[in-house]
Amino acid sequence: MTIKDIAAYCGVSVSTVSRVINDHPDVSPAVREQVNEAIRKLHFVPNNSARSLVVSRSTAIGVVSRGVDNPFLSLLIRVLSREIHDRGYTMVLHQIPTQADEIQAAALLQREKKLLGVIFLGGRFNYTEEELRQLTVPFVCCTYTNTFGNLSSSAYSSVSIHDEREAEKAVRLLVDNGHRRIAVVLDDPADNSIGQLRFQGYRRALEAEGIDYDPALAVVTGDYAMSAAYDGVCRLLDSGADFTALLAISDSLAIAAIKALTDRGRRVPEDCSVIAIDGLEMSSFTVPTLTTLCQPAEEMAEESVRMLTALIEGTGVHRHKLMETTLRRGGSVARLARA
Amino acid sequence: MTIKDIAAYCGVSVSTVSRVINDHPDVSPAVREQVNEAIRKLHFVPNNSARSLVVSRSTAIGVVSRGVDNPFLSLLIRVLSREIHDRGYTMVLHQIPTQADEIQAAALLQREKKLLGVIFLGGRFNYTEEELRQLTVPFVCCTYTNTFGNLSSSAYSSVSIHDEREAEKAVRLLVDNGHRRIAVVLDDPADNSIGQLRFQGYRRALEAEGIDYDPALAVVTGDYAMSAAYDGVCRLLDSGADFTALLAISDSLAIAAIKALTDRGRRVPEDCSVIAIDGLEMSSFTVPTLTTLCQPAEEMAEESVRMLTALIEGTGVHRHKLMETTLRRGGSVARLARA
DNA sequence: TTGAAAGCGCTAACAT
DNA sequence: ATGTTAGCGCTTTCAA
Repeated sequence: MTIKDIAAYCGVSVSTVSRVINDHPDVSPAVREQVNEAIRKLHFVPNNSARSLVVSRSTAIGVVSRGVDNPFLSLLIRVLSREIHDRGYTMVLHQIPTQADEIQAAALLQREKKLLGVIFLGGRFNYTEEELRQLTVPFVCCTYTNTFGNLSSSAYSSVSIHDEREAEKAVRLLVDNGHRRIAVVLDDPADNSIGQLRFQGYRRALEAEGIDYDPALAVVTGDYAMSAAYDGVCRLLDSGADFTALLAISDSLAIAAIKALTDRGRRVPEDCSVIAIDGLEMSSFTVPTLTTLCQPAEEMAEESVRMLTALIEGTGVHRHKLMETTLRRGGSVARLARA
Repeated sequence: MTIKDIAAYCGVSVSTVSRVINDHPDVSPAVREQVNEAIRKLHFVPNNSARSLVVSRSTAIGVVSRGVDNPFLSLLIRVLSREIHDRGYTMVLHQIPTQADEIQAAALLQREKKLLGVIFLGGRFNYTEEELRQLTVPFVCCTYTNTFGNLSSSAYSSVSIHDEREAEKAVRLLVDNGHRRIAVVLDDPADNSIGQLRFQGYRRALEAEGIDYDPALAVVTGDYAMSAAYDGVCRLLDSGADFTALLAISDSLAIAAIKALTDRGRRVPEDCSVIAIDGLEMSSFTVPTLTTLCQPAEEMAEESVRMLTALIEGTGVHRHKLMETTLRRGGSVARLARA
């Protein structure tokens, strides 16, 4: 079943059929209808390979996701998948471990799959122009931006929240509730990525409030594995550390932290308040409901695809969209009882 | 940079280059080496579209996932993605709502993307040969099997647990702990899918234990949305229903149920025991830890890909693999206090 | 062992 | 408004 069959069936030429398929003008309404009818009836589906061969471009958009153990990314991928598909493109998903280099992975993928563009999900913030030379298609960083690198902002797009400011906001909320001894759970304070920024926000907030930073109150997990967060918080408690509140840089880490606190006999929020950043569906079903700054995940994914397709289709330029979080007031933060 | 350039560069014909690329014999070692050398030096990457056009077969394996709101599927997708890629294939992921028809979606995808095969993630159990005629590539059902349909078992593959038996096992565990009034939370007792089977298991277990089935104790959520489960369990409690234990057919539903119970002032497990089936990482961090029958998700995904690629490569036949769950003893099930 | 040439299904000039 | 035709890059007979 090819374009030829349709043409023969309708008694028209292949070009006419091609025109109909590609929504080109210059086809009489009658013929157009007839061809569409035939396509439907004969269940014709154009051969993408042949089309790509001619126009020498595929229909593939790469999604390179780094850090597989963060459930926040699952939601993003789901939305990306839908959006990409709805716009007539194909998603090529590539998941890589936190240690791997996403640029290299993307460059490889680009050539293998003839990508039109790529969306990065979680990555380093310190790209240099140098290393990006391998990547010759437009890309957008989803959930982060190139804070530490030397990239010209017109060289790439990004959709993110202001991680540092949001973390600051979270800490301030704890301080506003009377807390001064605030622990933090994060993957890595120098990951050149989200962890680092949120950690900076944590420190800035402390500083602004005149609270000394205590390294003993920082739980570093290495990645976003919940078990590491659980173990880390348990150790923190066992060490006898003194704190009345805790910021986790992601919901999943917070859930693990709450579990650790509870298992060690601390009540949340009576003995320890917990706040996080992300806004997973799951975290509204913890006991108590997690108080968290929700990222607009769906919109972020949608916006990323919108930006990238505009870039691909030549109807857009590189932009940097900063999104706002919304506070979900759960039950995990309480005013510090007067000592 | 095409095969032609390489040919010209080496002073050979395109066919020779093609032979080298495809590891065909009948090329002198000298020429072969020379061509390979050129390919490396000129960074030649064959055009997949052109190749697919000729051999009219892609490298794509479709993954059709139905029921986007079940986090259990996210893990499976992650593993599938890795396995498919590692075997040199490309994953084409297609997520569809619970209401959509996966066979139709797969058939469309097959033609659009020239799929070599498809893996279904969650689907109906009642396919008929009739409707499968549209799908002309091998497929494997991952996490379920065709219990209710009329499919010959040699017409498709499956990797699943024995849902009915596992649900029975879960209920029996509750009964063994003295429970007789056992509620159930499920998507739909007649979904022709996992929900239905696990519900059957629930009822069989009751029957075997001489417990009357009480329809008032069944919370039907419609899908795997946690909010629906939460609301459902709240309504159940508000109705004054009398039960001391609860089976949720998935971990995510169980987490929502625990939340509802807690919010309504019931302690888990003291006032109500909760058990589920799935084994999400997340559910080992609930308070209390969820007691659940863990599916071997990774192995199931790996096995599915292994089966499908064997089928594609003509080195395997359709098989049906039944996996075992393992009980994770959490803290959500307790012996019923003597009344 | 190698080369020449015929397509694979489609798009996009160019003709009409 | 519609048709004719030359490729896109590759594989694969068939001949040499």
